[in-house]
Amino acid sequence: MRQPIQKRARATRDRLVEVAANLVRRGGFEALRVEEVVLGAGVAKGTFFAHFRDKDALLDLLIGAEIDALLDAAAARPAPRGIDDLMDALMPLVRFMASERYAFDVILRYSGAAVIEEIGPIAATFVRQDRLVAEWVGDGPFRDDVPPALLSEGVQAFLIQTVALEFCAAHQGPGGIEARLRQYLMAWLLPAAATDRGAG
Amino acid sequence: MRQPIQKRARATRDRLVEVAANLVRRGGFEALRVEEVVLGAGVAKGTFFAHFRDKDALLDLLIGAEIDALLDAAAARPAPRGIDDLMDALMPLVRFMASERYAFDVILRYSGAAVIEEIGPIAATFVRQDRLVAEWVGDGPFRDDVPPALLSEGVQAFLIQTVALEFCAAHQGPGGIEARLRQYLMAWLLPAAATDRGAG
DNA sequence: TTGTTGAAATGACCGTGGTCAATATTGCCG
DNA sequence: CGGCAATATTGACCACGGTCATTTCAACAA
Repeated sequence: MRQPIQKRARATRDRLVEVAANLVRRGGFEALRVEEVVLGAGVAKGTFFAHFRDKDALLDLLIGAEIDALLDAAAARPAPRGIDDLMDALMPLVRFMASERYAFDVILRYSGAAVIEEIGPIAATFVRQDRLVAEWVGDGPFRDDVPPALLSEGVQAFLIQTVALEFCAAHQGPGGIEARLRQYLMAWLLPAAATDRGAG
Repeated sequence: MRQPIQKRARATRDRLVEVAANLVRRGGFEALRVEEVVLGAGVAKGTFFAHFRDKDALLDLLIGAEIDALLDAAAARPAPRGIDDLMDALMPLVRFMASERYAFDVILRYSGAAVIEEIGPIAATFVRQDRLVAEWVGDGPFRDDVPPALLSEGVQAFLIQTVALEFCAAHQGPGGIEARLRQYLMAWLLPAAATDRGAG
């Protein structure tokens, strides 16, 4: 099914999503089982796959919605006037991505779309975040020797790196996740100032 | 099983790995089936899981070995004297990581170890690469306003970003994978020179 | 009301990763 | 050799995501 056109189908789909969201709220993303979702929604297993290509498509939807809400909050802020502002704007995202290893894996898998036409919810949030940060760093007091678009892509790379290292045994340094991100952003966005303000 | 100590077990494990490597050579990582591996090795399915915690542990091993070979080649080179040298040293790694989407997913999942004691093969290669690059950028004609360890982590972040965007529908720009990596590395390692040498 | 058509839902079935109690093999001792 | 742990192997079985031919239902025309 491409798009549910009958009311019944729409209701079924909504019920599936709602049940799934509740299950995730209780047990996290990793513990989610299609079996439980269809049981809770009172439909057969096949119905689930008539509405979602696969289980990951549902996860994509749920996680994408979560990130989108965080981006709404970020977009409502004024453009950051420095690294600290930027950190405040980005940390909620980082914390969510770092909240569950399995969710982070899904995010990485779907952060890029496989096919041009079908950009999924998570991929869309990455595009949105990229644009938002590009706008910010174009305005703000950051380096201007490279285009904002490149700076923004770099910020995204460092967000991922920050979360990845949070899950990595070999890099459990002091200061934690926030200190690491700040370090990256300062070195990336304010190369000249890096020595002045310190690296930790 | 932690470590095979009988000759028979060692031989069985070797056979499993060899058969798997051959299957991967033929059909890539994604098409690998445990069933086929045990069939080819002439053992029962349970035996496989007596030697590897799960299928991913075998993939970790195979992919780790592949990356390690590439790192051997990289480590044999003299320290890079500029971005171009560094690119030449790193591109084989990038190309391998970009060679199969599924393999890249596995690499991301295992690039950090879950538990301190058990660093897997892929995670070990990431540590090794990190040290190698840190050594290089400490010597070379690169920025020195931040410690080499931080520069190296950033290089790793950009390697990942480069490959990730290669698989991403929204970012199929011109110039391709190599141009993108060069852009990142110049902006990261030579911030002052970025305007001089151009950004593409 | 009834017939017709396409969307929606069904559930038995499959593929494949992973488990585990039972069995076989190895190495070592006297 | 025969007995005995420790180790290695077995294969029936389970969990869970995903498929698809079949059935049910909604909407509309006559």
